[in-house]
Amino acid sequence: MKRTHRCTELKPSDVGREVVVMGWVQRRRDLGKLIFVTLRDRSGIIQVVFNSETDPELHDKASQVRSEFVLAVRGILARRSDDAINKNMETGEIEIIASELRILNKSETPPFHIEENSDANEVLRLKHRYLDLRRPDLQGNLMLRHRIAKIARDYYDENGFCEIETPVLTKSTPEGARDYLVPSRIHPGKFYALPQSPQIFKQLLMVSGFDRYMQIVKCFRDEDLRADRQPEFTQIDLEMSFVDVEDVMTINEGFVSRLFREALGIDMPAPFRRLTYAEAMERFGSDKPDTRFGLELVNVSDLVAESGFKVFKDAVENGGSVRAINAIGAGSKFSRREIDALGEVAKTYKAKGLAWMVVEEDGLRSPIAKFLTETEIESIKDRLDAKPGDLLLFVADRDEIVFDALGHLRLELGEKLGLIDHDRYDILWVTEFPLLEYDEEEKRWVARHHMFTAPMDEDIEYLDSDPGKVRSKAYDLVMNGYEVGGGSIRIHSQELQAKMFRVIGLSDEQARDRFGFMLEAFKYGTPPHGGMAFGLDRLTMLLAGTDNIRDVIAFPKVQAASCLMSNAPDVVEKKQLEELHIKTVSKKSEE
RNA sequence: GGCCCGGUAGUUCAGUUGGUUAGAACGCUAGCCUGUCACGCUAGAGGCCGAGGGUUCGAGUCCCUUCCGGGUCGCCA
Repeated sequence: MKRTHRCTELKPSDVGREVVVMGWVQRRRDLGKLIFVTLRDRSGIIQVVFNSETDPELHDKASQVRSEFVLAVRGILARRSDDAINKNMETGEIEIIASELRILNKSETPPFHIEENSDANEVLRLKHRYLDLRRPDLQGNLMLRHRIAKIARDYYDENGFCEIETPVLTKSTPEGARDYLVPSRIHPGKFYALPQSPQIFKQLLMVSGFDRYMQIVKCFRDEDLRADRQPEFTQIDLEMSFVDVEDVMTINEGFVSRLFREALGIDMPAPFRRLTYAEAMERFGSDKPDTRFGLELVNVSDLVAESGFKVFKDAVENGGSVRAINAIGAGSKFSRREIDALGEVAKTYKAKGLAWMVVEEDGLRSPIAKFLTETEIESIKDRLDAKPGDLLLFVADRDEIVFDALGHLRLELGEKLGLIDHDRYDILWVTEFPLLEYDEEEKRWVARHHMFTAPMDEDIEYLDSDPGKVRSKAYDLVMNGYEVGGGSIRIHSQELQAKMFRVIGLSDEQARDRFGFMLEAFKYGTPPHGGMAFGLDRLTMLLAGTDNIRDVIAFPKVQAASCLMSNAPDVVEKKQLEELHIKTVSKKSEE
């Protein structure tokens, strides 16, 4: 038997034809002399009918069929009688009257029912991921992922990009995330690193003159997992020569627009909105703001600088700030307990406390009201446009903490107050990131993006005198509060690169040791270049409308970075370790 | 590494103040059933209550440890 159609490729217009379908038994409904089987393949399901009156032998065989058996069915496609039409089914107007049945394989009863929106425990589903992947929602996600990758390849190809593979066994680089290491058998005591991204290689391809490079590539970072983060993930990676910031953003806006049109049928006109990093922090307290709703941060430092409330006054005096959010209408909605819970959220982000005011018709309910003058209160209400029923939330501290606490509080409030339209996509660029940030632990400046990112021309002069003030030619693409991509224009001058290494405290010797090959390459005519990379997993996650990255990865890892299906990582044979010149140290003997 | 949450039939869950034999629904097995589509009806099987220790006359329930998993902070150029 040869398959003629996928289940839902059959249409009412095919009625009367002899067809062959193959797939898994979704459900069997045995009415005695009449058996209905819904057969499932990756396209969907269709009903097959076995009638004991027309073919007792066939009916007998069908009665042996159970859930998830693999069947091949030949039959005539028939229109159902009007009263037997199932409007909830894509193929609900038709069914296959079976004339031949082959049980291609039996199946044990699966540990969980294969259905859309499964309520089975995720651990169980991950253990049997191959069964989980039979479910239509995960199949849909992976097929969407395929479409996104296909559109990326088509789009960049049409725009002159060339896909080139870069090594997976490469050299460990300092800075950034922790590397996954691979021991070398041939070089005792030496290790390869899996790439955190193909950064250096793609820049070298620019030196080679490839002009426009792209690659859909696995990257690895040995850091803790999150709902939107896996240790191995896929980037749509690209690099271009002879471009500035605008060129890179424009070409990639074209990709994202096309992606939305072709994958989701959504119009997403370019150019996208742009916010500088400074503005994003000021207004949303985040460098990846969710701009689907308001509740913007408001600076009230000047209003309370001389206040009798010491917490506010001190924060401003010490160079910090006092900022607030007007949670519109929340004053009359939230209980004292809920407001206190918001305080706990703020504390997670190192805020010492959360001051609040509930605006009422005839005044104010607030633990801090007694420390403030009438004028101060009025000016605050005025600036926050506060109306009766509103809840005003204040954090006073160093800017960094104020932004972090209020930024996260804003997200919490947006969700709690139902202000987020989950069917909407909001996209923007965040630009002009700080080039460097100070690492308190290491007591030195470190690159915020990476050490090949170019500073903005007008800020180069501050590299020595005031490194924190230097902005970079870096940009992030932000969608619904997620960073889905980012990149930068790179440094292409040896002198500037050397200066950058100096600023982050990398000696000439260290630089030569770690990037010697790159510095050497840059001596031979490096074109100005820049690029970016999209997180394919996150992009797919957002387009699929889920907030769990495991839903868009065929075989994902759990929080402890293990695979519940294969049980990786696992111990290996002693012989393997010996060949690799590796001795393991147990935790006990370490102590 | 810190904090919070979860773990009871195959699955999803309930389980009182610590008290007899741990329940329900779905699924599974068998029988009946010719238009079902979450088919229906009848009967049945199915439990290391994550693991270990403790308190107690008695622990699914209380305490401690531990394992597994989720979220989050740190971390993630």
